[in-house]
Amino acid sequence: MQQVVAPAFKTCSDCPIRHRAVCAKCDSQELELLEDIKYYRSFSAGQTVMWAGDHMDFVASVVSGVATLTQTMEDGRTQMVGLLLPSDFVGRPGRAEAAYTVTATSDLVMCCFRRKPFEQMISTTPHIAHRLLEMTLDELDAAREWMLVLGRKTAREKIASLLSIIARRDALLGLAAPGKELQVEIPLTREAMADYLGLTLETVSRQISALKRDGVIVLSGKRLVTIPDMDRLMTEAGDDSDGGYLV
Amino acid sequence: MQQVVAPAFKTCSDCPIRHRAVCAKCDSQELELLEDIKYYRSFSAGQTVMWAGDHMDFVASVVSGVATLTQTMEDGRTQMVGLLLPSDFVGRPGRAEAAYTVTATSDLVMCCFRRKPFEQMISTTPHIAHRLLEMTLDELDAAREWMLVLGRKTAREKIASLLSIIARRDALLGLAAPGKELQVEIPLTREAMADYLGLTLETVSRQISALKRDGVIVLSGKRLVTIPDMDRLMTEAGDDSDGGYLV
DNA sequence: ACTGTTCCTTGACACAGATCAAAAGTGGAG
DNA sequence: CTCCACTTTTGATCTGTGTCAAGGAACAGT
Repeated sequence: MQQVVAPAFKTCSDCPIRHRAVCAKCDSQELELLEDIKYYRSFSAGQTVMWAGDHMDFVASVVSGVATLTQTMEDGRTQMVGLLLPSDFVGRPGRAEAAYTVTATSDLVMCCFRRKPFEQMISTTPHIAHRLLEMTLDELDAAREWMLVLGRKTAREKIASLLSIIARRDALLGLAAPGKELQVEIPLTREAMADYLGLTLETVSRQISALKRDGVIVLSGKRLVTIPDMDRLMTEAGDDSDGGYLV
Repeated sequence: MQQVVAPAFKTCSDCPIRHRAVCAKCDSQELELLEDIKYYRSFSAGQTVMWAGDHMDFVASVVSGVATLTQTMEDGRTQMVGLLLPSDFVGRPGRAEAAYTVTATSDLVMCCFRRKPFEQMISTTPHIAHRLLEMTLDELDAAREWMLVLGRKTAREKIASLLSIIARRDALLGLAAPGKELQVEIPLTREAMADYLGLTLETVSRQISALKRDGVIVLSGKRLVTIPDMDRLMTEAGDDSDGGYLV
């Protein structure tokens, strides 16, 4: 691999393996190293990208759309273990077998990197290895935060937590400005929300209705949620707010 | 840092940052690189190693004993998000603030590495960076497996899942032989088990009694559990057994 | 041996959320 | 526009687990 390109990463040291289409800080040069091993794949809403146990010869990052990572028990109970939004990474270097089922919940474009050359690139390009470690640590933190939600929060708190996570994420991507009302689109059906939260879809629906009735959120259609008071939502989620939700 | 020692890692390429005291494959030479930045700390059962939010100037690996990673809500609800057994690693390179509270649940010895030099070593020693990435990915898989337990399993399945995870772990460390009866020590109080499983300690106690009554487990004292039939336990846990529990 | 402390077990009851069932929206295809 | 499939909402009832309460077992210190 041509290790020559390494300096180019300095222009965007914190996101070398994220696809430039989704990173405002990236210029068009920095992913040249990846150009020759990448290709795009599109999926339509509802399509399964890969099944748990499938042989997987690529890793990928989400360019646009939303996908979910789910685990399923033999009797059909399913738990979502991750939500893939634009710029998120999926796949495990060094392992050929997919651990989770990945499903597109909206029209989805992924940027795939052939696994073998990607692995090789990691070992020859410390910047990328380091960034990958950071992203994995972030995912681990997110997974552990979600363990608290799943294990200890009430249905209402779970819904509020999900909304606040999506809202925070939107804020991060610059889709929302601090100070003004937040409006977020929930990119999930009620059933998918239930699978994320460890609830049934009926309970999800009831709690959303309750939050609406209590003025915590305003619904425009089924998927579009306006949040008049983010601090209020954070309180409902059981988090100590601190206004730190724009981090 | 003296990068000269790198070849030494080849004798134990899969566990460079684990402490040699807990890795049968390691000889006494391979951790020389770490010698000058490490020190040991001991804790007694019940002692808190660090609080969430504390400034943390080291990362560490468990030499002996058991520790837990917990998250707590303002009203006192707590969720265990990780169990640290010998050879496990804790701490986040690149972040000074502890994300979780770490508590010793038995007498505990940790091998600490000062964070700054450790971080520097990561960037100059690809072997270690790579191994750290692998360990983090393993932890992420474990966290996600636990999300399924927390979100979708019944109390009885949760208990069985916890026992089978501890049993598998013991088997990995060579404390148990396949074919013969497994005997495992649960290194947790009923309350700690409850915090791990998202239950109350009363429910934990009841379900353990039920598993005992049904012959799935045999208790010797409060903490020592004999598992006459591992496949049976796996079925109770809701896992597809496959006999793959020795992996 | 006594006493206090901590951990564990068991019982009675309450309630959050699951389950079962039905109806009302919603949106795409023809 | 109408039809049909799918998603969502809402209601009635059931149940698994939480809550509250009491007592037992193990153990350390005096």
